[in-house]
Formats: sequence, C-alpha cells, structure tokens
Amino acid sequence: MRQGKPSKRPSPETVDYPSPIATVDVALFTLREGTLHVLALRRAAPPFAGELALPGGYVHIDEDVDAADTARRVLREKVALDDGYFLEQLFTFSGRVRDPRGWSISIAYYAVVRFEAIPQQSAVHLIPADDLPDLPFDHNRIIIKALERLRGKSAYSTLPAYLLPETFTLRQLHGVYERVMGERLDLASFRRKIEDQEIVEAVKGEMRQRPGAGRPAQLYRLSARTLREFDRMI
Amino acid sequence: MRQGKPSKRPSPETVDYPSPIATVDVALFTLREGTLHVLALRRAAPPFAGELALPGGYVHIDEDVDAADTARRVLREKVALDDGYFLEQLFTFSGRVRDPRGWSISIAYYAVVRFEAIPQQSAVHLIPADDLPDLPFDHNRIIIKALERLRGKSAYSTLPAYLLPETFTLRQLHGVYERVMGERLDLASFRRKIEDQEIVEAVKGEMRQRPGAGRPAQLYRLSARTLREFDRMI
DNA sequence: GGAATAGTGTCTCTCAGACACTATGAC
DNA sequence: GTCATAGTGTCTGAGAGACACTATTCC
Repeated sequence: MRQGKPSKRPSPETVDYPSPIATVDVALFTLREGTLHVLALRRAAPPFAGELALPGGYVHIDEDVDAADTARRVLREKVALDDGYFLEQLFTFSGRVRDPRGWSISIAYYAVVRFEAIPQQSAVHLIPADDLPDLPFDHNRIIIKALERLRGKSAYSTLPAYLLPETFTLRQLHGVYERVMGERLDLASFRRKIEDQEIVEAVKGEMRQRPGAGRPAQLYRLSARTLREFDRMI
Repeated sequence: MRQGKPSKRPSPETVDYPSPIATVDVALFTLREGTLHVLALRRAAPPFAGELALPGGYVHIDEDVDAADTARRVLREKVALDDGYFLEQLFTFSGRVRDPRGWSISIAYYAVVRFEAIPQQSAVHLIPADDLPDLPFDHNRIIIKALERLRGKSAYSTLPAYLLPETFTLRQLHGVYERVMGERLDLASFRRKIEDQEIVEAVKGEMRQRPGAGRPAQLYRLSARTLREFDRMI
C-alpha cells in the first residue's frame, strides 16, 4: 500500500506505514506539606510554550533502550532527578487529536518520590493532585488515571513508602498512606497489617522524637523481603 | 537536532526525532474444550514469515482514530471478528531489540471472546495458554503478562462472562471462572457472591437441561448494572 | 504528678470456605 | 422409588474496624 519513507539513522527497512510521533510523559507524585502534588514544568518549546505540562519528551531511538529508559532520561534531563524514585508504566495514550503536531503516541509513566529528593529549579512547579488546573494535551486525563493507579496500588502495596526517607516511624508511614488514599485508616489495624506481614523491620534500638514531649517511636525500614518483591501485595 | 522527514498525509511538522515503528498486537483469549487458549496466526509477511504469532499490525494514522481502534481493525481484518468481545489495553512493549526491523513500539491489547464467535479460518490457530511454544518477537512475554492480567481481573470482575453466551447457568459461570483462574472455587460461596451483589439477573422462568437427567438450572444474564459498570469490582 | 505521643488487647462484624443438607427433574 | 444435577443453611476461622486500655517520654 503506502510507501515507507527513508529515514536518516537506524533505519527500519520494511516499514510500510508512516509512524506516529512517539513520546513519553511522566506524572511524578510527591507529598508537600501533607498534600499530594504532581510535578509540572513550564514548557520551553511549542506547542503550548510557556504553559505548565507534565515532563515529557520524544523517544530517542539512538539513545534509549526502551520507553522506561526514555522516562528515566526525561526525569534526569528535565527534573534533575537521578534515582530513588518508583517508576511504572501507566498507560499509552494515542490518537489523532491529542497533540496538535499530529497522530501521536504518549507512553505515560507515573513516578513517586519524596519531596526532598526533587531539586528545586525555576521551571519546577508542584500542582495539588486533587485540584488540577487545565493542562495542555490530555495531561489532565493522564494525571487522573495515574492518581487512580497510585491509590489503587497503595491499597495493597508499600508504594507510599517511596514518599518517606529510608527509615521512618509506623506513625509516619500510616500518615502517608492516609494522605495518599485521601481517607482515614484505623491505626491499630494498620500496625497489625504492617507488622504481622513483615513488611517493615525495626532498625535496631533506634528511636526518634518530635517537637515537645511524647514517647519516642521505633524506627523502621522496609524489610529486605518487601524490597525484593516490591510489586507484590501486602 | 536531527530533521523530521516529510510524510505523505497528516504530517507532523515540528518532529525533531525519527519515530520508532508503531504497532498493535492483540492477545485474544478463548475457552476451547475447557482449556484457555490464545489465538495465533501464521505470519504471511516477514519478519518471521510462516511462523505463528499474535495478530498485530501497524498503526494506520490516516485510518485509525487511536490505538484501540487499530486493535479492533486488526481483529476485524485478520480474525474476521467484529464485536462481542472484551478488549482492553494491556501494556506497551518497546525497545531496540524486540523487532528485527528496528526500534519499535507495540501497544499490546488483550481480548476475551467465546469460542463460537471466532470464524474458523485456515490461518487461525489456538494455543493452550499455559503451554506456549516459542513465539517470535516478545510475544511470549505479552501473553504471559496478558494471562496475569486476565486472572487478576477475573478475581474481582465479571470478565470471564465474555467466554459464555448471553444467557448461562450459574454452574457454567462458575466453571468458566475455575477454568480461567486455574483453581477450584467453592460453589456455594460463588453463588452467594454472584447473587448477593446482583451481578446477574434471572431470565424469567427459563430453564435448561443437560444430556441425561438432573434438575434444570435457572438461566441468568449479566445485569444491566453489571454491564454498565463492567470495569468495577465484584 | 500531667501532657503528649507510642503502642496493645479485645470485641464485634463481615465474609469466604467447608460441607451437609434439601429441591426438582428424568427414568 | 433411584440417579443426577441444582440450589440452600449453617458452622467456623481469618481479618478489619472500633475503641478503650497501657507504656514511655518531657516538663
């Protein structure tokens, strides 16, 4: 039918159809002042130059080994974030109308990281995840889907632990779950679940305190077992 | 950096990078003789001409409105399947090495349909889902991931009902769940769950029988409520 | 001692599995 | 009646929420 057209570099030879644009977008979540936020950047280039949008970029076929690699490169180049975050493919948004440049594919990822790990640069903005402005492309849809996934997965995994430093108290972990889920969770049940299933392990003898008084809390970290099979359910 | 190359039709103007090949592959599941199978086709064209592989095809940017549309077109053109099936995006497989033609993206879908709805053509093969041969590309990986999703989702949804005709007995539904999940499910609990939550509704007064004797069973169909919010949990 | 925060014991309710029971048809 | 399949009632154990209790620190 239609002819493939010559391309400059690692050139697919038997391609019969013009390929759509292929990009990767990342919804990066963090907790700032007790509220879940998504990271957005002010766009430097058209389309939608000057507007806030999710960090994203073209797949570089000579540089990236796969799309997850593109996502990590985007976070490195545009957010100066190297590691320590959770990253997972979310969904692929595609079609003729989602990008003014034409038929496009956006392989969307979502990521979770603690606030302190994000270098504060001028282009970086944090948007409250439950109170989004109108964003370009279909970025609102992407964020809403990412939020559903984040909440769904948090209900049966240790994903929210990525919002905390390496060691934390059970109370902090509980608070983070409540913030992410946006609902109250019974503290006693939470402790039982987390402790019984050996999701965390006590850090030897260490303790910790808050401003005024109060009994110091045991410090925990995710157990080796949890880290190994992170994706598995609680 | 590098230049975009002219394309014939809806031409992306500001594309800075050569796009990877964009295809859609579909893992279509069905139940034949009580065993879950995946549909494979004998490939007509290279690469891997003559081998069995998942039905798939290029995204046609002048014809398909989005990737789900591509998936439906692939099923229509290559399997002669028009509707009556469940279809959902699974995952996007991408990278430099998965396709000998070069850096490629496969937006993978999975589908579920009853055996009788599949037109029997010479190219169509059904492979037992739990006993896969070596398939080209990363199609084994796609099928394994699709199976996980199918089983995961069947545990809390009415997905397996797509393997049955419009009306069915509770016993049939139960059997189909067991086959899909590959494990025994308590029949009494199953009835309670299915009935209490109004997932099905009795088809007025109708009954049904099997070969020899036995009490006839009530016929059911999925309730309007279930069909409306199909994705929701049981 | 009191205030503040950390952590536990116990009751109750729900729900799923187990399994013995009853129901309705063909013969 | 028997056989075969359909469908129900009831017990039990696991787990989550509710919430009152105890523990350990600072002052």
